[in-house]
Amino acid sequence: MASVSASYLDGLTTAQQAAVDFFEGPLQVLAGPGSGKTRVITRRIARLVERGVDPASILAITFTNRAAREMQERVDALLPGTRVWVTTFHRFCANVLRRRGQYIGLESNFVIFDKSDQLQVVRRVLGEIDVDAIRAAPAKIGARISRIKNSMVGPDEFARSLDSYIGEPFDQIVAQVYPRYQSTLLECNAVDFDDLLLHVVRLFRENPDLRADYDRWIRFLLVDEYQDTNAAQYELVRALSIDTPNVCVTGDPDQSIYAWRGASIENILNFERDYPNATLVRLEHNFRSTKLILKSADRLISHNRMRKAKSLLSDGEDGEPVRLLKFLDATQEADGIVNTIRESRSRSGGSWSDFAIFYRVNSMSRELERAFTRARIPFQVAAGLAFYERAEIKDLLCYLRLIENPADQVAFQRVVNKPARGLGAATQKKILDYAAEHGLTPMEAAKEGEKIPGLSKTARPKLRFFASMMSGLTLSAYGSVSDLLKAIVEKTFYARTWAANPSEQAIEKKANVEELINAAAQYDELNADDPSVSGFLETTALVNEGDALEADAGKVTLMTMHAAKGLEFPTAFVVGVEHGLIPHERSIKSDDPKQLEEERRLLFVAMTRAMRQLFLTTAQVRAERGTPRTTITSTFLRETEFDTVDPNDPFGEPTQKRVESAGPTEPDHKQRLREALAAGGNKPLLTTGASLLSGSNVEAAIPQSFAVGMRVKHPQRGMGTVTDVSGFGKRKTVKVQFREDEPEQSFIAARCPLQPMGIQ
DNA sequence: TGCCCGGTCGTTTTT
DNA sequence: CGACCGGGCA
Repeated sequence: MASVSASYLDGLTTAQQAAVDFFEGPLQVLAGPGSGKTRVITRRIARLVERGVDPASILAITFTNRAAREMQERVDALLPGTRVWVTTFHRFCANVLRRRGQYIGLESNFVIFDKSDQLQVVRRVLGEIDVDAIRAAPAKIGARISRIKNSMVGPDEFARSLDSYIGEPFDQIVAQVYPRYQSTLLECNAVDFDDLLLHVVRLFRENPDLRADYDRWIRFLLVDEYQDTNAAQYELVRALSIDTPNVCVTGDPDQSIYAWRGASIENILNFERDYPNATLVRLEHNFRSTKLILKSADRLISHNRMRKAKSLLSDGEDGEPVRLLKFLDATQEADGIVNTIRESRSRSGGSWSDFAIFYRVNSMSRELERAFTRARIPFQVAAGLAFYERAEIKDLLCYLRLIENPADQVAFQRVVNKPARGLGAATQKKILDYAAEHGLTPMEAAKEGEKIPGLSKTARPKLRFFASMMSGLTLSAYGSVSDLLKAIVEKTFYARTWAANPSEQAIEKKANVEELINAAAQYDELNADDPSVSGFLETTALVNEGDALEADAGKVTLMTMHAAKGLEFPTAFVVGVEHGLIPHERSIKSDDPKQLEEERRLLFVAMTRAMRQLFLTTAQVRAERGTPRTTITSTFLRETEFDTVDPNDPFGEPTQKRVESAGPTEPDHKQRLREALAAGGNKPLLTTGASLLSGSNVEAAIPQSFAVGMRVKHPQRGMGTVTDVSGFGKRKTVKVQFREDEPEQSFIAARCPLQPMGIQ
């Protein structure tokens, strides 16, 4: 045994070995950035199995799909063929609810509502209750409800908490909306993201036997990123580790950046209080960054007061100093970054995917995107409208939802008149009212169309047609989700309008629909043993656009500082290190030291993504909602260590050694600054993305470049030939012929799995 | 029913 | 500046 087990401890530090080899009882692993945390967790799992623990009794929970997938892959590599359950909090909860949701009034085919569905429900509820005159933004109410739910406060409790003081008018509205929002979801046999967690917590609270079953079943629980758990996740972890308290949490308080979303850093700080006999292991050895990068990051984070002291050690070389690049405005900043990347690549080789750029707010990506497009450097942005939120995709998913779960009012309303079939708002209201009155689902009501009072003569047959069409669309009739989807598109004449006039948009939509069918086919293949519509819907509801980011796509990666957590890049840029951006204005205004510390942690997270080279940038003028403003450098810059260098010679000698400049000094500099401000600010070379993209020779800049006649490979369809390329930028579309006897298929160039195989 | 215009609003968002 | 919503109109 000992000789075999040694393999899982090979090449690890003493601390890592301690965590891997620890057997039963609560274990807390404080893992600094780049300290090999995933490696430790996966090896720990392997070691447990090696000790004879049944793999089926081990559950590893992460926050993101990306983390789960990575962990799963690495466990598979260590233990080929073993079935350890690696999943996300939300998927785990969805699984529990599918089995046991009846206890709290959910059928096993419940659907998961996303933000836009949530918004629809809030809107509806606002319409029902007579909120006089006060205009409350539905999105804000939804966000507030989510926050309240994250802190595990129910509708009654929230209303009661308001009684104790004269609540703000906004919260008074929320108190009215919240209970109706919840009951509407239940009526729809639906849950939102927060419910997934809350319902399970409630389930375990109210059914101690059920909780105990799961607790016993999950003999070893491993929780990743514990510092980001919210109240519900915290209670869930506790509930699963009472009878068998073999719980291993890993995390880093210094990387807690989601408090604003309800995560409480106290969970990790209080672990030893919650589990008094807990063992603590600190992973302080950093394998990622050079000494100088670590030193700068460490100096920054040491300014946080509320903190468990932790060191960052590195055996690595000193490396290059952190460099500050100061630009006049955002356009020059973006171009300067592009040039720096170019130069760095030509100096030391490497791929475009070695570079990443982090910014505080999404809106800052635009200027960078333009610069990269101008420079024809391939890049990817981790943001944007998620695929599954696009109108045409959402429509088809709502058809699936309604087929699977006829109680889904939101899906019914979205789909009943799409494409337009003469069942407008007035008719819909009559149907839904009738349904509510008779305790029917919207689909049942639609089938009883004849009995609905007040329905117009013209609407009746149309409703009858809709109902009968829908009853023919079932999974059993078509066998697979992808075939069912194809049938929906056909039977509903969904694509009719686009087939008529193949506009740019129509082609894009068509390609998106085909992409969705591809995704369904993939699901069918993976779940051939037990395909279900709810299964497919769950995968679509719980994925994220960021999951599609390719790790090694030969593209520069652009993302928010939040999205950067967990990743690493040889060279990283942190853009706009300015007062008001990082720390963000809202955090400054809040005057809450906790929020300021979270901002500091955010910058810490961003900085520690860099392996070999870290650049910070500022612009002296930055347009804020159109109006250019002179910026002030971030207070955080004074808390760290860097060289200020000439942005035109980023690898040259520092102009000021490790001292933050008080501002522009030379008259020449001042003059240029004044000009930049006077010129209506930093008017970009090209005003809009659209005008840029309509430029004649931009096409080649598109990351995925295809040409007519090119041979391409599709993971499912195999080899094909490009027959047409149209559109620009994100909308660029390619048509591919796979087989001569089949119609060509359209794809969105930027997100299709087509691999160019050369021109023939 | 669907389009267009004008007013409003504005961090981050693992799921 | 730019995205989005609601109202008004064809």
